[in-house]
Amino acid sequence: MDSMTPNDLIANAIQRERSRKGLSLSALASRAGLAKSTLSQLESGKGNPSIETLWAIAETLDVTFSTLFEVSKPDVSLIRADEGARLGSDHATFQTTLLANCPTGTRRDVYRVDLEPGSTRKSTPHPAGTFEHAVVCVGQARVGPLEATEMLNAGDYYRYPADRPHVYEAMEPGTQLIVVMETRD
Amino acid sequence: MDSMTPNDLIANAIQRERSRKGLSLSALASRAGLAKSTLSQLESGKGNPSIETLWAIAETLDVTFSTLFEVSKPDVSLIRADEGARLGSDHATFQTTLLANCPTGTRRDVYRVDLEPGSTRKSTPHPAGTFEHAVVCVGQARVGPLEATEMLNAGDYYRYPADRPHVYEAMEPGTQLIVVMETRD
DNA sequence: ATTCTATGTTCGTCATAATGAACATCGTTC
DNA sequence: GAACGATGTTCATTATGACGAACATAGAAT
Repeated sequence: MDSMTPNDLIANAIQRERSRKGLSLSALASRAGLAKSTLSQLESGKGNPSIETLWAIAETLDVTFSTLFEVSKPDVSLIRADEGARLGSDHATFQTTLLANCPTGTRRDVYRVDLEPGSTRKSTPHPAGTFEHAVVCVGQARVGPLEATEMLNAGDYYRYPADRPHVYEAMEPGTQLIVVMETRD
Repeated sequence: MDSMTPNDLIANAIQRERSRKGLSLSALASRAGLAKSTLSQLESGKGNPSIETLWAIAETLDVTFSTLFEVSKPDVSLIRADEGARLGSDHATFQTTLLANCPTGTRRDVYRVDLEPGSTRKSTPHPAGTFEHAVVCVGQARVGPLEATEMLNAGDYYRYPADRPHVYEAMEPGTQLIVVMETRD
């Protein structure tokens, strides 16, 4: 089933595009010449906006009108530590789990990230089409784009678009994770 | 300049799609569950409809949402008897005027139409992508799609999309015209 | 000519979208 | 901790889109 009401479509779309631009609800409202309350209600699925309202939003977000009616593609992939396609026999002393294959025409840089709780590391958007793959080694961390962060425990894998603001936030001391940045070349 | 307000875009689009379907304003209104007055105001460029209203219209017209925001391409070509690109010297005893060239992949059937005043001949839509070329030989006739009829005198040429309801109406006795139907094959 | 049915328009009323102030929360700074 | 700024939410009020009846007009049928 794919029958969403226009309300829901728009609610998702506005939130998606807004967070993609890294704009706050208040900021978007004032730039678009709308009341905060109006936006708030729209993003929560309530309301039935007029086209002038939508037009102002689309222009301010610098997207085409129809973008506001497109369904949000997840663009993320989450594989928990106990999930995934395992390679190797059940009795073997080692196991490998395929987390993501490598598309041709992409380059991958590997980082190790050491995090301590309390400080949320916010990363500015990378070039369009960039993805990040994150695997937690030690501890627990909240990772991902602003609009779709995930709580990851040791062994969990998360892939998300990195061409928008995203965060790394450790929940335990000594948290370590591996981050692979995937860029098109 | 291509900066139309959403109002105008929608006004044009609704009228275009409605007449393309051959629906009356009242009929569309009742099918879409809207008041006639609402549609009337929208089509006259006044008003600032809500998305629920637009959604109902789009669904009833069986078009995608974004269709209602597309600009209306004219799709018609009108060359009066004294216009057009003439071939041959000015002193020659004959002149030819190129009215339309023949795109590859199209087939053209030629008809002669004899009309008398008083009876409006309404033609039902032909397959999508069909065009008609009409040249009046004798008399005067009103020809074209419902939303864009043209008064043609002898020698006038008119090309219009025929995948929607269109009419031939003679204004003088003994009116004759040549109609070429262009279909994709 | 007269009625009847369809067309699209205009208007007063009502429902509701948009507003702005007040509110609640959270981080940051002093 | 207190004060501050920015976040997004909730509410009353106001502006306005949607409605439906009445209207004007045109064609067709009687």
